[in-house]
Amino acid sequence: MDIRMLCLGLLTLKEATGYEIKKTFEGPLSHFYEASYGSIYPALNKLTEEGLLTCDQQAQDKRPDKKVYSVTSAGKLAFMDALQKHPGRDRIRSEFLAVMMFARLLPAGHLSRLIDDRIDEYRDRIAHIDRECAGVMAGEVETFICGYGKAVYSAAVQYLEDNRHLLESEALMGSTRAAE
Amino acid sequence: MDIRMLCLGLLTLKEATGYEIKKTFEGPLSHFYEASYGSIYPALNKLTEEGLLTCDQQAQDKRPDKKVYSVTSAGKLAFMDALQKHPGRDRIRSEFLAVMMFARLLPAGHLSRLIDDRIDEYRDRIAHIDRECAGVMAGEVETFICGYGKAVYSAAVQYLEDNRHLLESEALMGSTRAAE
DNA sequence: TCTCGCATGTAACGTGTTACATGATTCC
DNA sequence: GGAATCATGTAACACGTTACATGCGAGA
Repeated sequence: MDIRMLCLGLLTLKEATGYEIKKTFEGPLSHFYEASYGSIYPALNKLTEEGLLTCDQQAQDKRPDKKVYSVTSAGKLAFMDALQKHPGRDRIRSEFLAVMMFARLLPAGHLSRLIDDRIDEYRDRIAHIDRECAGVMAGEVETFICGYGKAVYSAAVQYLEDNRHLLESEALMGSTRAAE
Repeated sequence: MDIRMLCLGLLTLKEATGYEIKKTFEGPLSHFYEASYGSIYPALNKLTEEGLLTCDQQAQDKRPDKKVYSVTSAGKLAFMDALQKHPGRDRIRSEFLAVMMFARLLPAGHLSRLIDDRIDEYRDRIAHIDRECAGVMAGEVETFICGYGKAVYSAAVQYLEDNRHLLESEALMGSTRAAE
């Protein structure tokens, strides 16, 4: 499921412009998938070329034409096909945890700040999810997705609070000279 | 913190060969970072060119020479520098959740199987982490990392079990015809 | 005035994966 | 006999990001 297919899927739920699709990627979806214009627009063009989308081009004053994409029946089939495949494994890259592996090389104050910051970030995300999902009168699926994010972030915050001492006890005490 | 820098960091903790570094990426680290030979070996070569690593080439019978890399003092400095930067945000791409967005397009049986599989996968990972961290007589940092993984996976399993009905109630009932 | 939202797109670049190439040894 | 471990590497490819290009209207 690359961005191209996800765009196709989103359009299966509701016709939209590239701009709107980008907005969708900034909603609850943003917590487990990212996409930029640089990948969305080319994807839409390619899907259209392939006959999986049609494009209704609406002229506008003083603005680029709005291009509303809809899925063709070939597109629906193609997407249903893609859905049948077993989803690939999650890809996670956490720079935070990568840095934590080197806790013993960091000055204690710096380490603590990093952990504080990370906890704050997760709290912000949780608050953000609350706003998103409360505001939209979300359906079951959206509720599920948002809840998933909250559950995982909450667990992370809890864990960090309960176990940060494991790292902080290892951090570099005293002088700031880290490399011997 | 790209793979190149992570290799440098790992070598800061302990000299190693490319092969051994790959093994490290298959340990607890694997739950939040991935790397293949195709990125590790070129990274090591480049770091060596740049004078951040030295390479002790040990001839072996009937096998490619073993190349044991160590960090130079320039390398240590460069890595400490990199550690000072605020770590970038986590990148997550969950195909599973992406597919779940389209729960209503999936036959109920298929959806349930996907969720079952996912729960099993997470359980396996938790068991795997237990083995890894129990076996190695891990230090504080390793304990922390493993615990983090367990905490997050456990939360995910719990959430899936408690809330799968939200999706399953939306899934396609009756006929298997998904695209209208 | 200045930023934000609307609206589209491209080109260069970075980063990493996959598959391939090679090959002995050891364990089952 | 076949798989796994040890051990290195490359080349082609896929995929996506970043920065740039354009430009008006509305609201603060």
